Amino acid sequence: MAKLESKTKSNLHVKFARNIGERILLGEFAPGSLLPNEAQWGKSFGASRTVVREALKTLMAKGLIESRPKIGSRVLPRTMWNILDRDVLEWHHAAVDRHAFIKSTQEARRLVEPGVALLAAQKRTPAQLARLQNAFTAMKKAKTTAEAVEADVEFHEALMAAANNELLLPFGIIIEKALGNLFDFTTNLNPSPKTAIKLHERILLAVAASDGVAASKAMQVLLDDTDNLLAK
Amino acid sequence: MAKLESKTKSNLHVKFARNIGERILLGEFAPGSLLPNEAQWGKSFGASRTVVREALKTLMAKGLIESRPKIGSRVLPRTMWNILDRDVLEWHHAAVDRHAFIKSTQEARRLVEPGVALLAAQKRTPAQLARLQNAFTAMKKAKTTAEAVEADVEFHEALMAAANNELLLPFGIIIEKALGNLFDFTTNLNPSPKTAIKLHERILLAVAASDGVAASKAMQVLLDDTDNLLAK
DNA sequence: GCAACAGTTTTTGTATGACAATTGAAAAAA
DNA sequence: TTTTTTCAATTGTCATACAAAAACTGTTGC
Repeated sequence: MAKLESKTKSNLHVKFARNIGERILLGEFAPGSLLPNEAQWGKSFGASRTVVREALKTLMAKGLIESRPKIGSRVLPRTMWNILDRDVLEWHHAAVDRHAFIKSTQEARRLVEPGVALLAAQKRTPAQLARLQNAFTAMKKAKTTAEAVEADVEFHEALMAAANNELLLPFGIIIEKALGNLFDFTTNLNPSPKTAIKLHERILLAVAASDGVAASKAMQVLLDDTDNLLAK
Repeated sequence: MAKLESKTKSNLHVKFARNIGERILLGEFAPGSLLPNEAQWGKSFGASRTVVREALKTLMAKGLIESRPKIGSRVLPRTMWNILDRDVLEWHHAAVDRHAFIKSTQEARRLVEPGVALLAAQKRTPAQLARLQNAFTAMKKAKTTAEAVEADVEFHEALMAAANNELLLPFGIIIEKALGNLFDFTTNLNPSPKTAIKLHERILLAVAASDGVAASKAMQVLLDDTDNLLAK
């Protein structure tokens, strides 16, 4: 039954999708196994079959389950899961060991972000550069931790947009989650330490100068710094 | 109304989701704009509000739209879209210029796959290596184009699995689509040319030898070769 | 004139009950 | 034993009704 009451105020089908989704991610319903049928869900949630079905449709759309008449709803293999979906990543986060999760996110960032920086340096439009600049300014001006996180995320998302390849955008979710975690670990520090600012500035300058190699290297240094922070 | 009748035999809500999804990707409903309301969809599809709602829930789950009472369903900005979703990528593919699409997929592969090869070489288990080996064997034995594509996709997915980072799995969809396109362009050639086999073998050997750098480089060479094929 | 407020209305959200379609499993027939 | 038929469980679709949210509208009070 879990924490069905938390994060209230959403619609019912959203809550049910989260509830079932978290339990799948936690392994309570393993890949290949059958879920309770719609009527049983309805009974256990005290809700109509309508909302249960809409919740299940949500999970189907995210690749977690498939449904067939007479069979029921079956959990799909993990390779089918849409882990780069905001909700799924959230449920995943709630399910796995925090340290392992952070390690995965940093590893993924190392794969993608230097290349993104390179592409951004090569292909950014003036408007995209301006957006990056604005994010950087916001980082410098940030007073609270929340502001710093927001500006930092915006910086990385602006960079990703500047790479001009839509297929990369879903990675923004990983960055969001990674930075959120990072700042959870460093709340007692200065919201935006001078070193981090400096490292971001080097990326910005390289992108402004259309120097792809430098941008990529600067990003790698930033990721090194982040890893150091997390290792402490 | 478009090709609502194609790809029949699916459920109604699946067909409607595809129909509306394709039209969103095509730009008929731009980000920020409002969709017809549920009753209107029902009328235009000749179906009940129930199935329309389930279709819209699917689109919500993929980040294409959001719904609110009294407002209706509004198309979200593209940054919210889950482009690394199998369906969304399919609809996207139907919407954009083919050449541009191929360019994007190759660019994305260049970002991710060399890193994946490196991680795979470092972290693969014996079982994961065996799966890679099997895929390679299947590539060599492939007689038809279809078999070659299947084995090729399996090779790259096995490699990705061997990297042991779940966050990277959604990229398999890009590779699938990219290889499908590649072979569409080269149907008149040998289904699995000797050079491609050789290049894959180098990746396999590097991964087997746990030589990350070599694996990464071998992957880059393979991608160069693919680009050449596409450029012809 | 203008701002706060309450009522109106539109649209999605939820509930209920019924029947159709699918398909695995059991029962019957060969 | 094998094939065919029937049955039953589950999802798929439909129709209708009402609840809840929230933009819009008009009214009131100042």
